[in-house]
Amino acid sequence: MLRTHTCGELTINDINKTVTLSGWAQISRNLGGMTFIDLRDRYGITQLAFNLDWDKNLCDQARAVGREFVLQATGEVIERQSKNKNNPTGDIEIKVTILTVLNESITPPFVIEDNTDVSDEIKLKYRYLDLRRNTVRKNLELRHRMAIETRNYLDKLNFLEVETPVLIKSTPEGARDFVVPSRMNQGQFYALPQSPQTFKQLLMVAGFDRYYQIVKCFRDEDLRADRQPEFTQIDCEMSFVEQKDILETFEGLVRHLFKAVKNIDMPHVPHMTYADAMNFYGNDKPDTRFDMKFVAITDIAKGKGFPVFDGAESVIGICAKGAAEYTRKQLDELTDFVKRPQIGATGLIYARHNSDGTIKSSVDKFYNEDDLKQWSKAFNSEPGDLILILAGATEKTQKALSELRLEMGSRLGLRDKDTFSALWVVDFPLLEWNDGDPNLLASLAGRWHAKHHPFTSPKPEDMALLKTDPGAVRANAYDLVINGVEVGGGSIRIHDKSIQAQMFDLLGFTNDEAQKQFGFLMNAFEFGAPPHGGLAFGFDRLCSLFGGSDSIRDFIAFPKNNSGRDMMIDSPSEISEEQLKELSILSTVK
RNA sequence: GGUUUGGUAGCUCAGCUGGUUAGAGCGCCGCCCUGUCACGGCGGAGGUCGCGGGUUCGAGUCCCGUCCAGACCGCCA
Repeated sequence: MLRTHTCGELTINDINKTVTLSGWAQISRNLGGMTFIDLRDRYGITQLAFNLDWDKNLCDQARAVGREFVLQATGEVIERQSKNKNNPTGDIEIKVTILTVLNESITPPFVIEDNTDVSDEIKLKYRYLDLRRNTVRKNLELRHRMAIETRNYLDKLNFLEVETPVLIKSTPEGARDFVVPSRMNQGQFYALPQSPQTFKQLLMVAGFDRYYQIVKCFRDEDLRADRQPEFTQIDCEMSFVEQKDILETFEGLVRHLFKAVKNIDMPHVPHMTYADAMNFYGNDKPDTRFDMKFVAITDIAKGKGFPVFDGAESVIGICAKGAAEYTRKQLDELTDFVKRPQIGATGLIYARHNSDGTIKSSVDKFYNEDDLKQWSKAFNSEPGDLILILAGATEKTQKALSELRLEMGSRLGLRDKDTFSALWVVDFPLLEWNDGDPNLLASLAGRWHAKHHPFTSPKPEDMALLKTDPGAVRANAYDLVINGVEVGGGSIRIHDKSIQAQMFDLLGFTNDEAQKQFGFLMNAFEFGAPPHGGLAFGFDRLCSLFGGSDSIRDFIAFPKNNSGRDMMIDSPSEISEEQLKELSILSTVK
């Protein structure tokens, strides 16, 4: 070993020991007669001390050390004359007797410090340097802890971790697939899994009963701060269970993680139907750290001569506690916010519930004091509150108001990163109608598609609606939402082949197509498939939530950028004509 | 595919209605300094203002195009 100790462990109790440390030179401070070098490794920082009075040659050697040089230092642990209370090793330093430069370093493009302020572009290009920083390393340590605790919890419950293949088969449902050409089967392609969905169901048919896997998944869709083309799921499946068994089991996992990793006692996770989530929050992943529920005043707002409300399908609003003092400028900002094309509202109506009890609205021309009192009653507003109202087509207005609610939550400081509020959203619709969206593959437009995936079981009581009103059928599907982030989701699967056939029919597959795409699963179901269901957690998101960050990139060692590029290794990249030829591929890109 | 913000020194940024030699902090290099820990002091080097075109006597600044990066919508669960 090139060291006897790490840079984080020596304290006042180690005085007089002769030790050898190895690490990187964080910084050196040359005071003339003496020179100090902060030696850094994964575990901490220990100060190396050099003094002209002790050894002039060693001092000269120390002065020549630059940032990020790799050093090995041997010496005696001594008590410092002036201690540093900010560092666990701040009471001691090493009186160096041998200094070896194990490797030099060119000047790094940015300083390796906790609070370094560098663009993502530079950080990602030199990710191996960024990873030397405490903050980034701690994120990956958190991720490691989460993975270990997940395995501990599931192992205790008899879950088996089983690996599933990465080279699989492309299917048209869901996200776009990444495809991999097959050299040995010319003109044919594998796909990378969007999730191990069908394999985990086959494991249930195989009788494995309780499966999990911490596994990479791949989706070729546009990215965001919280989306990567390759990401990690905690993927789980159970047999002989009902929905409530799955919710209880994995609520247990989440509570175990909060306790083991953050020492937080998470209360019982409440359930909310998808319909309630949409009605009260306009969002299928509501942030329940704060209340500010939607209130519909369509009935009392209409018929008073205000054309915007009279012509609207829905008039809904929120009551922002304590925001009555908002200035005209702030209200204008909110109006601009909701009018941005991404939000798409046409305007914002407000009513101030003043501290003297009077109510003043931006539409006083149409509504008298009694009308506004009625509003106040509906919103349960108190003096000092601000009522914000949007009107228009129901779905669009709910969506816009949801954004406004989150914005107000942020402005009022109600979205604290260290507060956690979890809920299960249940009873999702089974199907969604695809319009002829030009961004979609043309083959998928103008028909139903599965909101979750095609193997999700309808609620038994809604089965009859499958033929009459497919859009109204609810699924045995559920999402776990924490602080407005969808951290996981799943469903009870169809294990009956006739219902599965009915689903494929609804989704527009002919028998032949269904057989071609999913025949392996349907065949397996002929051999006695147990009732089963499961879910998957977005592991990166879960880590970022625990770590208090909005970006999952901070929790991935080597993430890709917005355009799916790895800035460090510069991929994707072109391949040679020879490789293309071997794969029978012709590129149309000039 | 769309909306939007940005691209000026190694890094983070300033640079007004177009006007002399493009600035600051940090970093880097040199000298001084014996208790620093964001050490301090003095001095210095470092720029194709993303790229291409246009307007103008004159463009970092205005216009058009293009490339790159970030956030968001669509998309994705």
